[in-house]
Parts: sequence; structure tokens; C-alpha cells
Amino acid sequence: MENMFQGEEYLPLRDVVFKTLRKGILTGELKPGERLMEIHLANKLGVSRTPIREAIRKLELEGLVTMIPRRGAEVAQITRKSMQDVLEVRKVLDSLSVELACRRISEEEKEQLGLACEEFEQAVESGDFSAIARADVAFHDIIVEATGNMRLAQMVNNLAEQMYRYRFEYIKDVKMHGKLVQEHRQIYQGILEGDMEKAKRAIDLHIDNQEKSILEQIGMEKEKQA
Amino acid sequence: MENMFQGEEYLPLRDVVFKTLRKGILTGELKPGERLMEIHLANKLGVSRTPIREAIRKLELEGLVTMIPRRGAEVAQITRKSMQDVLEVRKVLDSLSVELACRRISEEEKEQLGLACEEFEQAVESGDFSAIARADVAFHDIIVEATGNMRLAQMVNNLAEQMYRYRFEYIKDVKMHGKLVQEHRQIYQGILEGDMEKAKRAIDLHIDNQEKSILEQIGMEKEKQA
DNA sequence: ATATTGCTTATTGTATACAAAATACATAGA
DNA sequence: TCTATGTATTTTGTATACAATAAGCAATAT
Repeated sequence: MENMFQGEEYLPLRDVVFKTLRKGILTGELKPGERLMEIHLANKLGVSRTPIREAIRKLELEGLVTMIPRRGAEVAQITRKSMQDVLEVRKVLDSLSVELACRRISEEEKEQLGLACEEFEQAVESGDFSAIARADVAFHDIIVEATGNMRLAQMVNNLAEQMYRYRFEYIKDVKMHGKLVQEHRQIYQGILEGDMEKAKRAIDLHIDNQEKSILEQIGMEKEKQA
Repeated sequence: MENMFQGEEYLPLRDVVFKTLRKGILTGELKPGERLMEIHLANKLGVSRTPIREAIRKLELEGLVTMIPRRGAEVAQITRKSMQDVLEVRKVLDSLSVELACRRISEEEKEQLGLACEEFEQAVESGDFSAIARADVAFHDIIVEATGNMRLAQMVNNLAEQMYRYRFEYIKDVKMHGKLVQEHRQIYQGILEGDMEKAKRAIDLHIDNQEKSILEQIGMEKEKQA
């Protein structure tokens, strides 16, 4: 007999720790350059060093922490350069996502996307920044899922993750809200109609705007590579 | 005073194990579906379970092993679908790599790339499959390095890695050798001349050919998604 | 014959113990 | 005062010990 009570999902401690630390890094609670000391974290989270270490190994591969041999882990620095690198890749992968979504999205997903689009608009109208962020993630999640390419989805999510620390500032910029809604609509319509070019143009614009905002926040000597 | 003898680089056991296991998986020594049991591996490699576990955590995030809760790790299955997913992403990232390399490659790297191109031709003439594989990796490594985008480099390498198990069969296909050399030359010339379109066309063709070969090897019902 | 139960074993998940290296700091000497 | 050195402390790297779950198997009941 199957387990009828599947409410209580089992998660190894390492995964709990992994998620906890990741969230801490992304929200800025753990600051760039801050050392992640095992015993300290173990005490704080009430577990032993083992799950802490295993979680750090994963964060390492995700690029969220930097390892220094025999010195341990620290929260990865975000530089203008590293952010540009991320954005450079994100642009083509987001473009690919939209293209594939146009070709492969199911009717059901189209509906979901429409709902997500509306929810985003409502969130924007409400002015609740946290709700806007959530709705934005949900919208983009549906698109990458609709590509049917789980590896792509994972990679895009990982890249998007790198930008979360800045995104909040971006969302706070109220005068951009209209633009945001407009872009989402364009993307949605493009995908709905299977108009790949329209959807791609919209997502490109979307990322470009985020790039401007993020780079503005970071440091901003103007260094252009032709 | 700095350490003048930096020959002996320190590598934590977890990284040694990581590389060992990865190589084992990529060469096919560890077969898809095979379980990775910690004590067994620990004995075999002469270390304790701890570094084994940490290595597995990294392999997990790289997609080379699959975790089953409370049952441990096994070598990830390669399906036609998973390989198509990888190739789908690789195409755009390789294209991006070549584009960026065209714009940013240094004179020194141009020379290196020329040498690597020649070495590849020599390897092909020699007929030494292993040497061909190495020279191929070296050639492509220079290109991704020349992008100046380390995150992109890492992602491309990870994707390329997924195809190593099949690449050997591909290289064994002697009648393709001429084509391979030709493609490499085109890529090299395109980058040298800063002719982005030429270089991109060449790399696209390059990956397409690999795709054909790999998909041929795997299973081969023809399923096309328009 | 099939299903169920209980036991044994194998294996993972977690905690702890020990060793080695890096760091910080104080102290002695120039 | 500044430098160098030795020592104590912290922290990582690795190994082992213990606990809990899952898998295999035999014996029993239906």
C-alpha cells in the first residue's frame, strides 16, 4: 500500500541547509566576502558540520560561495564584471527559452501564463514589492518550464538567481512598473500567438532594462567593450 | 617570503575524488544506472566516506549523478532526450562564445589558437584518437577562454562534458576527419579575421555534425518537434 | 502458490573525534 | 619602533562512530 499521507516530505539536512544558506546569500543577509565558518553555522542552525559542509559543496558549484583552500568558504563577491558575465549569458538563454516556449507550449501552460501575467499586473497595482518579485518569478518559471528542456530551465534559474540581490532595488523603482507590465504582456502575447520574433524582442528589452538598472546600482564607471 | 616552489599544488581529497569519479563517468567506466556506494568507493580509492560524499554532492549539481533519498547516488542515465536538451543549449552558448571571442580575443590568444589548430590537424593525420580528442578540447578551450567570460566558459565546459561519452565514437569515424579539420580551420579563420558570421556558421555546422553523430549512436527513432 | 510478517544485513544520514594547517597575538631582540 | 619568532587558538580536512532507514530473505499463514 502506498503512503497516503505524503504531506511530510523528507529532505536531508544538507538540502535544508543548502536552501537556507542560499536564501541568506540571495537576500543579502549573508554579505559578499563574509566567511562561512562551519562550527558557527552548525551551532546557529542546530546541526552538525557534516550537512553544512555538503551544502557548501553545492553552493560552491553554483558559484554562490568561493572556496579558499584550508581557509574555508566565503560568500562570493559580486563585481560589475561578474554581473556582466551573467547577463551576457542570460540574454541568449532567455532568448532561447522564449523561442522554445513559442514552439512547444501546451494549451494548459498558455492558460497558466495568462493567469501569471494577470497576477503580475495585480501585484504591480498593489505596490507590494515582495508580491511583485514572486509574481515575476512565477511568470518566468512557466516560460522556462514550457520549453520542455529541464537543463535549460535549471541553467536559466541559476543565472537569474545571481541577480536576485539586485532585483529588489530594481522592483522598487516605481517609475519602471509600467514598462515591466508592458514587457510581460508583450512576451505573453508573443508566446500565445507563436510570434517568436515579437516575444524575443520583448524579452531582450526586458533583460536590457534589468541590466541597465543593475549596472547602475553596482558601480558604474563606464567601461564599454566594443 | 613567497613560496618559490609552487610545483606541489594542494588539492583536497574531495576534489581528487570528484575528478576521479567524473572521469570514470565520462569515460564510461562507471555505467549509467550504476550505484555509487560510499563505503565501496572509499575502500577502492583509499579514503574515508567524507570526501566521497562531498564529491558526490558536486557531481549531483553537475547532473552527472542522480540522488535517490536514503538510497544514495547513481550514475545519471543518458537518454536521447537529455542529450537533445544539452545540445539545444550548447548550440546557442557555443555561438555566443565564438561571437565574443571574435570581439575580444588577444593577439597572444590568436597565436595560441593557430597553434592549437595546427596541432589538431597533426593529431588527425597521426590517427591517434586520444590525441585528437585532447587537441579538440584544447582548441575549444582557447576559444571559450578568449571570451573573457569565465561563467560562460564554465557552463560550456560542463555541457561539453556531457557529450564526452559519445565523442569518442564520433572521433573514431575516420571519414569525418576531413570535415572536422575543415570546420576548425573555418572557425579559426573567422575569429582571426573578426568575421563573426563566418565563425558562427562554422561552429554551428560543427555542433550540428556532432549532434547527428551522437543521436545516431543513441537510439534513433526519428522524432522531430516542429 | 501467494502474501505477509519478522528478522538480518547493507547503506545512507548525521554527529563527533582527531590531525594538520592557517591565523592571531604576544614577546623578545635589533 | 619595528621585525621576527614562537606559541596558542581557530578552523578546516579527514576519519570514524552511531542512528535510522531500506532492501533482501526466509518462515509462516492463508
